[in-house]
Amino acid sequence: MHNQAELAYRRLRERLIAGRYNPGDRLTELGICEDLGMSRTPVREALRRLQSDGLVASTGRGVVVSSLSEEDMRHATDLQGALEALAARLAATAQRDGHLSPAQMRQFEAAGRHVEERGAAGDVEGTWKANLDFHMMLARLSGNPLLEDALERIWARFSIVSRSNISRRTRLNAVHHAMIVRAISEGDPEAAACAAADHAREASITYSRNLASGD
Amino acid sequence: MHNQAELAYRRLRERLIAGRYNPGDRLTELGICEDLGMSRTPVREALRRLQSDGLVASTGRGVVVSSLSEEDMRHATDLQGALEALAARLAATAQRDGHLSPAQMRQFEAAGRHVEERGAAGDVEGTWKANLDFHMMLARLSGNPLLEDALERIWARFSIVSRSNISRRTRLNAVHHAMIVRAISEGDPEAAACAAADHAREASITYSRNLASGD
DNA sequence: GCCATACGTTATGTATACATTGAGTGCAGG
DNA sequence: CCTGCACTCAATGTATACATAACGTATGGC
Repeated sequence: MHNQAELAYRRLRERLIAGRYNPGDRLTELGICEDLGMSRTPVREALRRLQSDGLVASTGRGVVVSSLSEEDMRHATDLQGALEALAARLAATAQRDGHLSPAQMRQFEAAGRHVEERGAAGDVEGTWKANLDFHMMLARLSGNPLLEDALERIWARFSIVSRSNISRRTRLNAVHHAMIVRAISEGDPEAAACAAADHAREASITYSRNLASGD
Repeated sequence: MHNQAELAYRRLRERLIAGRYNPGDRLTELGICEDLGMSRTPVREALRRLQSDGLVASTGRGVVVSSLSEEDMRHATDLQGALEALAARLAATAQRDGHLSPAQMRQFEAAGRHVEERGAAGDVEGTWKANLDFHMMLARLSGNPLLEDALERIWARFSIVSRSNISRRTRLNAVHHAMIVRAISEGDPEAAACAAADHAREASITYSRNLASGD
């Protein structure tokens, strides 16, 4: 589809995920219309979809970029943990049963290495993107479109909040990612699920600790 | 909110969940406009939200009520299993830590009994509604709004497909529901998660067996 | 000097007109 | 009788005009 409404949705979503807007920023329909050069109808549609995604929130008068409280973050990471454990389990099962192509596994391994590499280079933005890629690829490998969609939603929400905590987690991520990759490539569903759950749990703990130590 | 768009969304969603439309039925904007007595703008908005919920699907020209293939159903139940296991775990943890009111637990127990009772009475429609209530209450008890939302979406999707398989599961449901209720009321997170996961797994197996035996 | 109220501005909610695209149909030719 | 093409019609995509509600502001009374 290449209609205006779809275009507006994609562009706004991309901007939000890229962190171009900050949580709490107010978005007005007319402002966006002017910005994107289209009328209110498709813009409204895009905003409603973003609202349904939880990326923006209604305020009675217009929408604002969603901000996640510490509690929201905990809820999101709880959900993420369960979803990624399932994704890892399904991916490992698929690998075990020979339903994953070698090319897919290679790409996944490469994604894991890429996160590590960007982290080592001290590239915060690149690390975040690579991390996102890694987790999206995991979601994809699960072979479950609903699960993939749910994980995309969660990660989109993560993306609009501060990324400052990412850099400190690099070393930990590398170990966890490697464990997930290994368990999946070996076709071990239980180990994969555990590794994914551990990863999410650790990330959640590290996040709250970083918050406590003053953002 | 009591605007037209919200009203249209709620009414259409209710109809879909009540099974008033059948999977594959075509919905036209103008038809709904006439039906609900409003203009296309709020109707369009409602349809887009339903599309985002996965209850209707775009066909290039208009939307149709979503139909779930056997594979879709498997994906949905996989996801449901993981989500309900988490919900049960969180609910049991909350109960263990004294964050659940006695009134909530009583309501939840009553919901479980109500499913059993409707099932014993041979009331297929009532059993389905009671079952939905039970699972929605479980989602609520988790205390995680994101999780609750995700489960609402899943169950809404279940609701638009045939319910003929529900009646045969009554006895099994009763046992599983009782196990979930008990584990939560005792504040045992692991047992609750296992019971919920088992329930989903069993339901999924029963469903495919019913399909195989000719709907 | 401060608070309350009334007004103007602005943004959203809704309706409708116009443009566009795709599907169904009927007719003609083979 | 079947097939292919063109045409009609209907439904969606988009723009815009109008209605309405909320926010900020200014003014007047206390």
